[in-house]
Amino acid sequence: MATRIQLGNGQPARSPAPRPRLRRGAGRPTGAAGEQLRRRILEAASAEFARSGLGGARVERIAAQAGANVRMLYYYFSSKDDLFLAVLERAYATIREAEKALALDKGEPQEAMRRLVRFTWGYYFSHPEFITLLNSENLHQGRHLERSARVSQLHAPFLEMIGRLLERGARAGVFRHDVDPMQLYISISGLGYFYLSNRYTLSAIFKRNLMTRERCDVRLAHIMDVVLGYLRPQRSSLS
Amino acid sequence: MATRIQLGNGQPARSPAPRPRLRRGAGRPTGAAGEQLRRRILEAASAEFARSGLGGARVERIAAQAGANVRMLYYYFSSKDDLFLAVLERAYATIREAEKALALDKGEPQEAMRRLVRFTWGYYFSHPEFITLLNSENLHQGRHLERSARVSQLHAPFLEMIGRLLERGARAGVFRHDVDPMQLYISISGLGYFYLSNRYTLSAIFKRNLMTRERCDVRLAHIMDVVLGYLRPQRSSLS
Amino acid sequence: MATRIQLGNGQPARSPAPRPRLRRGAGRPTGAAGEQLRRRILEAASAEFARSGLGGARVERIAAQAGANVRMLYYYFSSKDDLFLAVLERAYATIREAEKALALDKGEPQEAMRRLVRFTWGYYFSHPEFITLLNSENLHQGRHLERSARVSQLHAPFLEMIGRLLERGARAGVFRHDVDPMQLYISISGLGYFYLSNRYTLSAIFKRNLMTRERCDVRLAHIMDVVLGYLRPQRSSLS
Amino acid sequence: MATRIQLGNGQPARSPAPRPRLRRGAGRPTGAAGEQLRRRILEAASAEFARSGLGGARVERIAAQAGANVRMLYYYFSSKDDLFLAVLERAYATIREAEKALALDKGEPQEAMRRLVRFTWGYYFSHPEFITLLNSENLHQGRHLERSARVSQLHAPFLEMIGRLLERGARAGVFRHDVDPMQLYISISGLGYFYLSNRYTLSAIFKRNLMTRERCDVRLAHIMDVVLGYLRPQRSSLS
DNA sequence: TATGAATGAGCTTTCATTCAT
DNA sequence: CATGAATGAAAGCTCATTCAT
Repeated sequence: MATRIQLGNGQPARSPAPRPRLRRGAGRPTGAAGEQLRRRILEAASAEFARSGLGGARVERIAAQAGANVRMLYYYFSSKDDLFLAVLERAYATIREAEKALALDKGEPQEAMRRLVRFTWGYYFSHPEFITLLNSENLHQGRHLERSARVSQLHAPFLEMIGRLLERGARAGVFRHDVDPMQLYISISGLGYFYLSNRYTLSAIFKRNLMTRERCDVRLAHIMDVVLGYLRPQRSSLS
Repeated sequence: MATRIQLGNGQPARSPAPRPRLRRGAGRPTGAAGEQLRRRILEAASAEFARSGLGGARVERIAAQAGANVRMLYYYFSSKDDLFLAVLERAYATIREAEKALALDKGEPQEAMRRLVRFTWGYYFSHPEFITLLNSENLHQGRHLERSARVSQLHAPFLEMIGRLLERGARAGVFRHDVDPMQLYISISGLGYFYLSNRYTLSAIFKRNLMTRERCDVRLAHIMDVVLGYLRPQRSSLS
Repeated sequence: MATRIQLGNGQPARSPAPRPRLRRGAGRPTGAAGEQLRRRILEAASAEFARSGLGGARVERIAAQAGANVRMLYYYFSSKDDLFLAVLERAYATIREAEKALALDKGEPQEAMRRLVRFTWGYYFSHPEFITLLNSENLHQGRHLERSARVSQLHAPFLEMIGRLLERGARAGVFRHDVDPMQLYISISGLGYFYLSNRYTLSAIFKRNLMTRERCDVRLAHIMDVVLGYLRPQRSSLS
Repeated sequence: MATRIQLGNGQPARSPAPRPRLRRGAGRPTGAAGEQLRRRILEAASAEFARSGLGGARVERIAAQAGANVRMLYYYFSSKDDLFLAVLERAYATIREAEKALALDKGEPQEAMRRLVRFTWGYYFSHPEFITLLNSENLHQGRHLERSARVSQLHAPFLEMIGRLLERGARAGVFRHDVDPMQLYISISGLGYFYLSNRYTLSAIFKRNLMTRERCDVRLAHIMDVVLGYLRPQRSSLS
């Protein structure tokens, strides 16, 4: 414990011969204590990225929020970008997991569809960080997600589930026959996402606060109307 | 040598966040030559903000792109934030101006509605910078738009125009009666905006490129179906 | 001059869409004041790189030594590597310039050769920073120099000059005929360079300080012997 | 939580530079398994120091390369500097050991000298890491070697061996009489070392790749010419 | 003998903005 | 109207080293 003088002749990684970065294998610690810190960092990052976007997020704030050293952030995740991807993957996994509980294969088709619409709106509503995360990723042209194998695997079964619901409804005569599951899901999402994501600009241009409890209920009702109205079997061709 | 406190941590963030000064109305009267440079800066800024967001945009790149000196940027616009607001205002003015040409008060209601839907999709499609701009402003919680008197004035007549169209259609028996103009407009926008804004994440999770010519046409047709399907007069209550 | 709070929503260059670095055109200021600071930085960098190598050099030390802000270093030279290259180029230009004054085309061939040998040793002796610079560049596998067009242009005339001297001597019967100018120059250099560059390790293993005035003179005399001994016309083949 | 002063600015630098502690002799006695790991670390370090220099080398990379934990590196060698010294010592021991096999005391003097020249060139040629190691140590002003008792012991017998060879040759009338063994050895080394150590800068300034098989052979022949040319008994004084 | 987790200092580079001319 | 020079603060990331087990 004596006073010690260190030379520590550091020299940043730029200069020497090009050598592969020592990637920590995406940082997989085994100890339980480590796992806990890793998760805290992930959660803090999620909040920070949501609040400020990828570029605006500060690694130091993330570390502080997680009660960790900045260095540890790089110990578990190798870079800010990798951390962002981890956050994204977790976010997608969470929502898709929650959707499984909807049991769309059960119950009356119209009622199941209402569950889906309500859930989707509700999820965006109570997870604004998910919206900001996606917007960030899109600003960056999907740069991170395109490296992720995990994420796309989550969605095939999800679309199939919606497809089965649409078929059930069509067979029961309550849904029209020509509906594409992906298009429908994008519509259900978009109807809520846009309202919530653009809450500030919409509130500004329409000069009213769109986020009051009442107006949000109105919005959900409207979305419900749009989706189910659209799904009604057609009497005659429209478009 | 004035005392200066810098936070330099950008982004909306912390609640008592000190707002950047938006010294509006400092619009210097400029000669014709100056006016031209001013516009070049505005255009360069538009592109840069669109590409990189507010935080990611670099004043130096904007100046370089405009063939100007960074100092000039500060001469015409007093700060990066003011410049961003100017860009935003111009973007809103442009789209609302274009919408006037739709003449929604004329022609068959359903056809007029189709024009609106088609235009809205087309505008987002061919002005991706508008989308990025709005996303940025929303990430920053509408901080800039909040100060703008100009923008909200643009939208009252616009909603009225849609309202008149809905009434015409309802009276003609081709539209349902319970439609709120703002909700409808938000829906029309959202159906296209979400698809285009989230093109990268959606393409990644659904493992297909959503931006091919064909898929975009499919999307527009779907939106058309949704909007007009929803507007069909109801036989029975749905929700 | 009031207290001012700035948000300055900075966001480092990493995140956004890949855009070309705004290279300042290798930084060419026109003002005289700027040119002066630029030179001071170059000189400070030369000393620092010499002392510590490329990797060990600290930009902050360079800036401080030059009486400048670190930021200015990046204003004039765009990166540490570019600065290193500038230093290298200047170093080569300086030695080659000095060599021109040797007037090898004049005087007796043996005497001219002695001038060259003496100069080369003397230059390395009194410019140890040149040695360290070259060693650094070689440690980095010539990464910087290979981007330089300027440097190689300096050397063609130099080799020609030596070639002419060798011919003169051969014709006069005092030099052997089979000498390659480049090989000879590398030998003249190496005989001095190695002694001076490796002064510490050689002193350590031979347990004597090789850098005393006397020993340095002895070394120069030895080199002279080796070079001129080698150049003596052959009576019979040797190798 | 001891008070700790870190300079962290590496490199030889400032004169009163606090020397890194070189706690020698802490050589832990280790079992056979441990000895093996120790050697693997030493070899990995040798490669890493050679590739990147002392400052550019990364302990983590060394450990990874050795298939060991960073902590183990500190267990066997107490610091990066100590490790570097160990590598240096091993390198010197290796080359001096190899030289013993030259049997310079046997055979015709000129032929023995040719063996020495050929060996020296060949060793540098096939051990580029030795060159980089020495350059690093010299950049650091021989800081490590200074402490080593082992190394200097290796060289006295080596110089004596060369001295005997020179005497043999002089007595036989094939070598001149005034040759200093150390100077000659430094010359033989320098003629090859400089060419190989500065391969990148020389290739750049002379615009040709000096490391082709053919050019290397040419260089060796040239060195041979220089050394034996110089050693030829003089007819008249030269310098 | 071995390992994962942790640390604090320091590195290069970048940024929005302003001064002096 | 226009420009080059200058600045302080901070950002992301990396380093050698040690603690706890």
